Amino acid sequence: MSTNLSRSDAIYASLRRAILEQALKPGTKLPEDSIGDTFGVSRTSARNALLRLASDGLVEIKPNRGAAVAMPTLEEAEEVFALRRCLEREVIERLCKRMPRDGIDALISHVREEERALQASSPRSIRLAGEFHILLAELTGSKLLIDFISQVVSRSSLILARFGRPHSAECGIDEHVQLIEALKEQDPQTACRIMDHHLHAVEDRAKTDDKDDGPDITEILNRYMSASD
Amino acid sequence: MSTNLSRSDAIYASLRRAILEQALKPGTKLPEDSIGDTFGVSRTSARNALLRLASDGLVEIKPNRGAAVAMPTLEEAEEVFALRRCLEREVIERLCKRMPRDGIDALISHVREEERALQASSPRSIRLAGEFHILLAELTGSKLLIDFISQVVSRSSLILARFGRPHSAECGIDEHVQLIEALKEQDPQTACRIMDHHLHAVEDRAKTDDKDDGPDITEILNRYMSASD
DNA sequence: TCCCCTCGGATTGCATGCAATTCTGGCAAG
DNA sequence: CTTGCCAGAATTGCATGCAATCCGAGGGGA
Repeated sequence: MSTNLSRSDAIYASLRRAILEQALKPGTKLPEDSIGDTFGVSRTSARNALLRLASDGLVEIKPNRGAAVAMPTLEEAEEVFALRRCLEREVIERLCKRMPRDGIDALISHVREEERALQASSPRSIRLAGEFHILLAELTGSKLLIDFISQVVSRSSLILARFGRPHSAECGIDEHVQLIEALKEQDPQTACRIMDHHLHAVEDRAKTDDKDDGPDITEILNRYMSASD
Repeated sequence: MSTNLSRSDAIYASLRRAILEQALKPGTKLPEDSIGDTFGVSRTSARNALLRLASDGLVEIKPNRGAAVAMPTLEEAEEVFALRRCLEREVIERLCKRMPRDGIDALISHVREEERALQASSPRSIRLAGEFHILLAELTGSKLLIDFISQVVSRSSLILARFGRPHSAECGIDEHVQLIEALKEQDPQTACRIMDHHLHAVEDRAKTDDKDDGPDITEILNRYMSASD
């Protein structure tokens, strides 16, 4: 029971976290060798992790040329946010119809954690901001919806990492709070409006300018080896 | 240039087609060895293909127990169709706003092919019925949307294979035609209505009866394992 | 100067071998 | 007849070796 994580699972989780917390920036190359070495496993395991990340859209694999953290284009960014609006609206509608028993509490406690991480200037805050939306999806109970939302949220993080301003962490915690209020009142109109506004804010932040890539991954990866949260 | 298909790509494509055409039925075991042998490659390639199919939701991989064609539950079926309605509505709205130049022609010619396959009683007709919806998504031009639609459509095929009647191939080609008409007229109301009807027809067909093979006790027992009531 | 071609380095694609894990059948005990 | 258990079979998880592929640098010819 304790070791339900195979090695490639561990690598997958670590890499994912590193990317979502923007420690690994878009464009960074991810050679199987380096990853295998830093994690103390063979290329095979690293490879599997990379394959899964690729199917999540977090890394791009070009045949015989290796893997790299995905660099979404502006067009793809548009697509992601458009679809994200569609999906998040669905989430809100469902939650206004039926919110699970301790749903509101869970949301509130998540926002508290966001605030703590933000005050501590922890990189976790970036990831937590995204996970708020994933938590919303989880409250609907639909595995598939969770899956899809996770994908668009992850890709959004990537987009912010590529195009956003450096400190885009303060991703509208206020708006998260307002959204919770509207959900509590079962007011889909308001909730959708807030969500749209929230997403537009994120999207706009993405359109500032383009910064370029960076260095050496082993140093970064060492910080993400432990599977802790 | 001609061979842009790596071996695992080829296996992936073949298995996918076999599953979507219901040649491989839900629950069928897919050992790496057999696949590798039948395709004349090693387990490694087969494994990669299976991993990708798993992330598409077409096969389920249990650690140390191997892969098998996924057996969606009725609950998952509900989730799939609910989300599918959401996504297909988005597709229709976009296509009513902006339909690419040769879009209508492409749709019509696809339906023609569906009819041909149906008359020939080819198993292709099953897959083509699904691919009609994927073609719709392609006309929106959004890669991500294509991706998501492909997933729900694939899973729908699987659901029909598991729960549907044997000859569920005649999946409303009429409705496909009507839908094309509504799209040509840029009438999202009608188009959505047809689509909803179409999907409900498919969904209902799924709920006829459960021609299951091995009723699974473990599934039930798992719910009673942890709670000590 | 510019272009093409070839060569070397780096990295993946794939095959295979071995250990770990899980399932299955049969046998003994209650 | 049912229950517990152990050995063998089947299958995966992972490591490693080798060949294929791609990119970039440098030399020769126009």
